[in-house]
Amino acid sequence: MTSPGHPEETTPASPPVVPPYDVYCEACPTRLVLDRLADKWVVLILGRLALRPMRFNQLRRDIQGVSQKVLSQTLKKLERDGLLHRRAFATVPVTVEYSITPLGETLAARIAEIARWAEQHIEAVMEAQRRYDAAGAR
Amino acid sequence: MTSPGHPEETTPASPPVVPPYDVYCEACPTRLVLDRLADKWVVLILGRLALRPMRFNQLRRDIQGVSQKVLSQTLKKLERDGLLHRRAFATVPVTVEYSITPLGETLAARIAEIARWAEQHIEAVMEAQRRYDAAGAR
DNA sequence: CCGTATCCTGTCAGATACTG
DNA sequence: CAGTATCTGACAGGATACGG
Repeated sequence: MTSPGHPEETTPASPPVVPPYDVYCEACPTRLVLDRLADKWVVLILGRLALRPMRFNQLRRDIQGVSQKVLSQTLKKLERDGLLHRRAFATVPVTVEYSITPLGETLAARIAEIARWAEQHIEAVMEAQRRYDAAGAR
Repeated sequence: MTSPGHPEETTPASPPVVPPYDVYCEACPTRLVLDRLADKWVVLILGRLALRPMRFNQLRRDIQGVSQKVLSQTLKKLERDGLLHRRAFATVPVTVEYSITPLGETLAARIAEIARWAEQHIEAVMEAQRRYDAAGAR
């Protein structure tokens, strides 16, 4: 081939190893979970229920912008995955309480790590965006 | 109703507290990053480039199922965010190499944590799904 | 109060063809 | 090889209304 002789001045002292993860088959476990997290409401709901159990309309009010339909769908998916628990009480107007499961808590903890990363590095990201946009504008 | 005394036979030594994260305004840093991760291709590309630098069509072949257009769009977004680096060599057929940046590596490490969670807990999730589906089918 | 059903709209990914 | 441009269809999700 051409052997362009590219120098490697980048990556000075960054953590050298990022554990490889296998997500390249459509049906592998990792892929399934990542696809679930691709739903932003999932992240919001898990984060909320990680703090305390909540009722349906309470969640709805709390998470601004989610529609009844989507909230319902998402809660059902998460219940199916065993990440949260649904309890219905046969009160006069029916009362439903959603709570996070131990399994869901362990995932929420990982998500919180991502959130922390975001807070720590958002400035670097926005700085990069500014530079990119400035370079593209000329 | 209260104090259900739910047994915790799962999660033997999981961290009891999930740090709250703030993603409930549309424009806050965390939300922006999570929205970016909501793109499944982002996760696949970062995971791939975390292993080694790659060329465009190399990535395309490696990540089965991604279209030229979407790969191009996604790479551009990630470059804009400063998560990966693009180098073009003026060879006869132009050669472009994408590599992960130190910043991108730190994020890829967090993503790998999620992937590891998926591998560890996929059985519990699938078991929960089976139970849910069985209960719903009758 | 807690959802489901229906309609309707915008978004976005795939296919295809073309350029440097 | 490394993209860009355009068209099109599928599908997610909002609004609304209704049922348990």
